[in-house]
Amino acid sequence: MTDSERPPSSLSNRDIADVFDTVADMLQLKGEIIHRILAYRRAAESIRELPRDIKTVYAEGQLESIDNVGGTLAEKITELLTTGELTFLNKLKAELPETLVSVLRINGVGPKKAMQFYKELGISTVPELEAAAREGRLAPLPGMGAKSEKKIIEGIEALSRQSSRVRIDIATSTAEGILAQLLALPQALWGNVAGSTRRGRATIGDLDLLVCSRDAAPIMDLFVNMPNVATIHGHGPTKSSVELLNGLQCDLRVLPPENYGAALVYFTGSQAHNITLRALAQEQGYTLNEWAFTATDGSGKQILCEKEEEVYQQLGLDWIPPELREDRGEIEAARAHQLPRLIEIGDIKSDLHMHTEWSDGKLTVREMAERARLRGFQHICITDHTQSLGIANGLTVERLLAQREEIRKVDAEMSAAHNFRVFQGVEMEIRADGNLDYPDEVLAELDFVIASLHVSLRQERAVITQRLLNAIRNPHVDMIGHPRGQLIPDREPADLDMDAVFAAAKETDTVLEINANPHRLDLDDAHARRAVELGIKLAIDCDAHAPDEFELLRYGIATARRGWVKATDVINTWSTDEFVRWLKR
DNA sequence: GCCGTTTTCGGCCCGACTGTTTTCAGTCG
Repeated sequence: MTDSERPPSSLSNRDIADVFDTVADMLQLKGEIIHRILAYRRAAESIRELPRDIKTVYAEGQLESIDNVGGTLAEKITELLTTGELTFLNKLKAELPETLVSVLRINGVGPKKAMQFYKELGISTVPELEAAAREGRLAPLPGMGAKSEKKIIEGIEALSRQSSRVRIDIATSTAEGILAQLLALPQALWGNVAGSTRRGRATIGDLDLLVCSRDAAPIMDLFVNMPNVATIHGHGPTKSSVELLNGLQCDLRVLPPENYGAALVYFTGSQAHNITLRALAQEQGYTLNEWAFTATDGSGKQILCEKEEEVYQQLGLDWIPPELREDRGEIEAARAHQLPRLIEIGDIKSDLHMHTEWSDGKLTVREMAERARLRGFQHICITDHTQSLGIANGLTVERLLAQREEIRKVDAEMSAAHNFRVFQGVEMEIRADGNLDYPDEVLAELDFVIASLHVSLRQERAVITQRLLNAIRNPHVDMIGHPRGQLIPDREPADLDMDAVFAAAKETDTVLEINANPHRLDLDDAHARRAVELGIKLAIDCDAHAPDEFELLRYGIATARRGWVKATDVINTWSTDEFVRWLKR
């Protein structure tokens, strides 16, 4: 094969982002100035979260329209996409072993120490470093000592049992549980879960907790002595840090009321959001840190903020909901008083996707409906799996008709007694061969039809995209369930041409789901935002299979809010009358 | 290496904690 015949690289957004992160690691080892390193990291982050395939952006000649990508990095992306290689990275690898970047993953080892171990002892892998530490060869090095050596061994041990990022539901329940313990102390005035958990990200790297108090010591002491603490990384008067038994790192800050607002902004992040806020403060003659605004004119004048709102107000901004704090335009919108009125959990009046014991759910139709009513919903769609999904006991047409009788009966009773409606839908399989699981005449008799991909999710892009487009274009299909098929944290989304999916959904008025189950959160925030920009309708559903799973709605709402979704974009905010009118369109 | 309501050059966050120091460097978030 000649160069000109070589197929275009199949690198994904994530692959490109990973290359840039590796470049950043290598540059850091070399002692490059931090800002050049951060440029690579910021570009990697932007590419990783880009809601479009970078190959499409490249084909359109729009690489430089990606945030934090300028001329130089656009050229490097072009080289990666056309050749699959990056000369610059190859050059770096010739200077330093690439394996050295793995040493940076160890807590307590940064670029300076990694290079010291490499130069003095020839260490370039984690196992080599572990051996050296256990043999006591690190302690005699300048700036090292017995404690540092021990810390490195512990860091390596922690590395092996550390899961990467955890799902938001695990992070949320862990963080809220710890916070409740701390707030039970009489010294604690109030507190917050901060960090990416507060911003509602789908996965969380570590937990950040803030507690307001004038007497930190007893709170810190309780924190580091909790029974679920595996290791204490730090224990100071304002900051403590522990590793929990489940592998999560958890940081606690304790602050007095007058500093709390600035601290909550600071520790909620994101880092990119904070950097932009600090730049705004600079323009006004102040520095902003986790304690306060401080005048830069040398007067030492400080502005203290007990509440977050005061921090934003001082900067001339409307208060920004945590879910938007990613430096994706929210600061400009807040300055112009044009932040969207984001959807709230109280806006949701229905759930359109749930399973009963007719397929793989745990409850009967009536039990599900009763729980939904008590949860405060006004109507629901029962949407069991269809026949080809045998593993989930999918409904044959015959069983579908039997189920209809039961649903109609429950609907009639609950409609009369509580003005609560129960509709019959299905979550229909989009089969591997692209065909739908029921014929049109069966679909026509259903109130609401979801079509979903569950099988053969690794088909190549053209094939799997066409499967989804077939479903979207069927006139009886109302909604696509969990469109991209990702499972957090284990399964990557299917390789779908989302531009084509969005175009078809828009054209056919097909709803796309934000599945609120924390394993899915699909559409994700970035795709939800793009869908809304394109005028596509969304639904937020719990996909409940068991009791209490309507409680998962909070995670779907968080994802939607991160995607700048308003109540008017989401069909679950409609009254039953509006929903019925739309079904008859 | 990116970016621009003062800028196409000169910024780009900085404070807490630890361990090895004897006044500070490295790491982290």
